Amino acid sequence: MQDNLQVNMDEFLPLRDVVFNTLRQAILTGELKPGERLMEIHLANRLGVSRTPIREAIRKLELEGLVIMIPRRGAEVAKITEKSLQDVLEVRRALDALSVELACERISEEELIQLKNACDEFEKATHTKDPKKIAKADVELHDIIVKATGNSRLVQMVNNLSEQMYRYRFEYIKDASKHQRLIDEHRVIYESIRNKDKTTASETAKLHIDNQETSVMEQIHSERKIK
Amino acid sequence: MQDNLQVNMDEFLPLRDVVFNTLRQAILTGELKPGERLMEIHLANRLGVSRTPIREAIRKLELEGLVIMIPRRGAEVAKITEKSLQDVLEVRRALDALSVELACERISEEELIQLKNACDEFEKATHTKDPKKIAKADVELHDIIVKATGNSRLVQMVNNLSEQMYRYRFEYIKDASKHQRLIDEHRVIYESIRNKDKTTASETAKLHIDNQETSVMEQIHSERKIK
DNA sequence: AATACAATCCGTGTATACAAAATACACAAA
DNA sequence: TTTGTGTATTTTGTATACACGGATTGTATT
Repeated sequence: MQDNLQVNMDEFLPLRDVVFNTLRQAILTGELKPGERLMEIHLANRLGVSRTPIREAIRKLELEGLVIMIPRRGAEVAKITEKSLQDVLEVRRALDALSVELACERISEEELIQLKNACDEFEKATHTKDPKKIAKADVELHDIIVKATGNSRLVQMVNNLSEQMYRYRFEYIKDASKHQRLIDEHRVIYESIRNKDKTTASETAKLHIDNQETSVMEQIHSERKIK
Repeated sequence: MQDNLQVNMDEFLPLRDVVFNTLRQAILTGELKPGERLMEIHLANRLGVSRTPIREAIRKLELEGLVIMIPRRGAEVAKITEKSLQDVLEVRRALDALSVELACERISEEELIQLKNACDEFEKATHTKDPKKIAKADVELHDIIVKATGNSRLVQMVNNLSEQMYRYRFEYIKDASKHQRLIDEHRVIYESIRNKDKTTASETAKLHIDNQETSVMEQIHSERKIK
């Protein structure tokens, strides 16, 4: 772990939440690596707080599945296995399909316009070749869809599942050869939501995840070879 | 809150986990009522521990959605609204459908026998008219199905969603007039999983949840009238 | 009687202290 | 060299102390 781990004091939140967000971000971006131990005093010193907020943040990360607790030994960053990624994607597939179906029923005119814009913005973002911008545009687009379901529980669960994929999705989105396909799929999803065509919408959403799965799995296998 | 809230010292777990389980149980059974404040010192005295394990347990309950935090005021038991129940059931419906579909593909011979037994046990339990036994048999049956998917993430998420319904499901299952229908639906689900008939399995699973939804909503409305 | 204001109390947020367990290490014996 | 044991150190688990903010109550003034 490098020393660029730093609390963001801009936000006016209890320290435990600041620590929680900081650690989560560090885990999701890979700054804290799977298997790495999270030692309370070290983290406390590094972040300039006491152990209490650290411990409370770890309790939340534990429930979120990002760290695992070993009794009397403390916390370590959860190891991501191929199986666990497949499990996540399998659930995500079902929930994304549900999201677009519900969106067909419930999306407002305004949200539909937002979605159209988000599709355009995503296409523009791919032209910049800046992975951060592309990822951001992609997140925003999918956010509009789940939010359009009006189901806050669904929003929460889909977000949590996406998080688990963060690192891999980032690599995925860098691959320019896949961009056109993503753009097209986004368009199909937009069109079918507009036409209230649940079947096409959900099939395309599933396809969208399947592509991601294939790509992520390829990536993991190539990573393994490098090691 | 009465004083029958008590830590279970049988288990050899960190106090925070004991407290977490105790509080969760108390919330799910309605012993701690929605809107009730969770004051750390009171809970600490009542459970005979210090504030630290209480606070850590609350952090987990917070992430699980069972309590909500009000800044500088502390935690209170989350209020369950009709909307939030519908949201939960909407997601649960999709995940139960996914579960039976995956079970069609992946269930082992042994699990299939267990499932058959669970159906029989459920029917027997309804004859006892003991709601606790019926609820237990029902949980076991559905547990076999999700476990048969081999997707641990799915197991975790379905369990979490079921929890939110605990109180209402319990009332639902007491209603003897609904028993035959439940027995039949369980049988259809079992049969269709055995025959690898995904369509029937998933349709029945969805129906199963729809019935539950109708019943729970009736219950909430009648509760409201009583008040 | 109503409102404004101050003193007080209560509870959370954070830090620290203490106890117990686990780990690491050194040194001795086979 | 390997194995075993005892001690020191590290780290977690739990309790407590302290400070700050918000709420409440009581009092004075209008």
